[in-house]
Amino acid sequence: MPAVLRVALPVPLPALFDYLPPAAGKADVGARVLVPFGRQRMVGVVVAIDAEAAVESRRLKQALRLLDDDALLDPELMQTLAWAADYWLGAPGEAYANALPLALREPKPLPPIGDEYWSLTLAGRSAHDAGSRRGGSKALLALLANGALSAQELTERQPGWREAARRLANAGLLERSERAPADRPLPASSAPQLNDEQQQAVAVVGAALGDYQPFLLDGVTGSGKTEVYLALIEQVLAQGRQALLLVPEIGLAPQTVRRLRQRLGVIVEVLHSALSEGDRARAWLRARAGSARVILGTRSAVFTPLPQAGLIIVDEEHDSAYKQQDGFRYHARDLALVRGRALGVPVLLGSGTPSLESLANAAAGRYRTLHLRARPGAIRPPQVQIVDMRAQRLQHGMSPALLAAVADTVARGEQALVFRNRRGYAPVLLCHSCGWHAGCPHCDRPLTLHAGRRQLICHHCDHRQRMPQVCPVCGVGDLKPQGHGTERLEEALVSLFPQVPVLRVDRETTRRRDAFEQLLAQLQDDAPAILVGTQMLAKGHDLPNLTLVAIVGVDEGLHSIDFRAEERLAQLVVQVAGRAGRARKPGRVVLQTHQPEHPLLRNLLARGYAAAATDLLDERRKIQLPPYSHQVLLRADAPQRDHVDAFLRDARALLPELDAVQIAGPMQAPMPLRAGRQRGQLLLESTQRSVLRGMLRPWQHALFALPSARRVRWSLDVDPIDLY
DNA sequence: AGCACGCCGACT
DNA sequence: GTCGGCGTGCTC
Repeated sequence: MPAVLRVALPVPLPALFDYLPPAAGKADVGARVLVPFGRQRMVGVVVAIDAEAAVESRRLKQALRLLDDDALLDPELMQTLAWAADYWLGAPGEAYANALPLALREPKPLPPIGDEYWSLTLAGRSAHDAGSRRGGSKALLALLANGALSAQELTERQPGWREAARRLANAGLLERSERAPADRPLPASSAPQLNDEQQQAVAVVGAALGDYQPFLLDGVTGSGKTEVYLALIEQVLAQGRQALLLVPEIGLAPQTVRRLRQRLGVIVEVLHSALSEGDRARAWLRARAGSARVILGTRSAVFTPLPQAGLIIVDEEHDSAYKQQDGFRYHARDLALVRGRALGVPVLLGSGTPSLESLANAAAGRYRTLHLRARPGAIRPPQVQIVDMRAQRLQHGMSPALLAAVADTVARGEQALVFRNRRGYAPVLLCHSCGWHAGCPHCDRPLTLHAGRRQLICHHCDHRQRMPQVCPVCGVGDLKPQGHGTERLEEALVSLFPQVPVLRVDRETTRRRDAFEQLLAQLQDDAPAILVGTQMLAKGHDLPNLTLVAIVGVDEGLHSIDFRAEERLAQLVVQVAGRAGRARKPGRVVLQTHQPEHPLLRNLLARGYAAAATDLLDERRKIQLPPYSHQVLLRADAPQRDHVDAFLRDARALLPELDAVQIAGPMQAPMPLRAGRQRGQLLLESTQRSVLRGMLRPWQHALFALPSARRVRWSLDVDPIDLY
């Protein structure tokens, strides 16, 4: 019986490829094989073993080599990946490519998964005793003088140690060794006393361990969600099971890891994109072996194998970072729920500002909701004040009331956060003589002035040019920056409060790794300071002396064409505002806007996020938008507009006319020109998910066959979360 | 996605 | 006379 291997390969084609089994070894489903593909060789995953091939047998090639004697991917993960590829219309191979760390997609034996240890050689000891070397190398020698340390311990004690280790190892002063994964208990600190609501939440989820059940843990910033996570992870560990904790971004990973480790007394495996590929592969394999008990990671960590799964937690579940925005467009939060069901474990979605999708699921009884209302450390919730910017004499874009609040705060020795959702100095550079403004040559959008670099930068395609001295059109030197970005606010605050340190936190000032932490480390808990920055400031460290949050204009979010803009604005305002007054000092929030009577803002500030979200959900229901309808977006872009239009017209013509499915477009994308490419889209909407889903695969296949498709770049996005 | 094949412009 | 531009087609 000539069996055929059905193999998923990392190519963006919605197909599996069939091969004859390799000469040696028995390939199981879930094992990797090296196969010839065109003129190349590729590592693929055996998805099925069938009696017959889907193509004529003379076209079949033989797999070159079996890479795994046992399945690398267990049945649950295989099934979940197949489901994910199907749901998000991905190529099967791309789902596997996302799941496997890069190092495991090479035709090499699996790396050892023991703990990596480093120790001094004899020469290294002499070097340490002699006090030779300097900087990081000297520090590393000193750290290891008392004995070998694991890579994880080194990362915690001396971030960035690897470079020094490489130098010292090359000089023969250090050596690396491999030891069996440590299961020795580390010292664990004791849990703080939980309040009633926290205890209640822990009890309810704890009682559900062992079965699939989604929970929405609805708790404002500072309400102690993390302690609930920790208490539950402790229970899971006590049962000998694994816990997976997803976070939207890894910006503050070292702190989180340290906190988890110190509290739980176990190694915390970290999985995120900034990790070296070797480390990622090791962490993934240790999870697969069951030796990793607690796994903390970003989006792609949702693909971690969990043979002894006990609990999956998705922190800040509303965060859009969970949705992959290119290639295989999966949503890690949704996939976490699918995995929870397959694994038979509870899934805990935590957020102070839950997504409308999750709130609708909770309202429909699909999720159980747990509330944390109390802010244990704070005396009372922050007091919120709306400042009407109209008819005010603004100073550098800031109203007198806002500046007075900052002045009061720093005068009391406390810290203020000035939030502005725009990087750079000014969003527009305008000629006062002729009206010209600097625009991006590739995007049809204004260029942002970055005064410190004397550059104009496009925030959409990263085009950069020197800041002109005079207007390139009329030649008069009357160029005026319009509007205020964080850089300009920083300049203004420095001149207005010369005696107070002003720290700017945005992508520009935190480019280097650890820069964010280093910036925040400059803050002293008992000294005044002013922080200026973008959304990056919405999360992260507790800043106990931060008592004022001043939000400088969020009006852009109030009239966007994206129907999710208001939801996101509400989440952002609540998250940023939540940074005020987390310790024993009461907090204060000043929000300045041109639309003080806008219903969303009024609602949000008078009645809170939950009430505002309920109203937004009512609106969505009335006009049948997600989560009360389902969307699929076909995007296309090309250098020429008519290629985009022709493709989208053809694509639309392929669709059957159904009453249950509304088709909008072809239309221009909200940003019609980006990075020199014309963009367009076609939106499919339906209240009946099954009807919509039923037409997608055939449509996708027809799109691949369309001649006009070859002149554009196109992609399908199931449940798109932004329409850009 | 790669990678080849295949016809048309500016160089040794 | 070639090197190489990216259109077109294919990969079990």
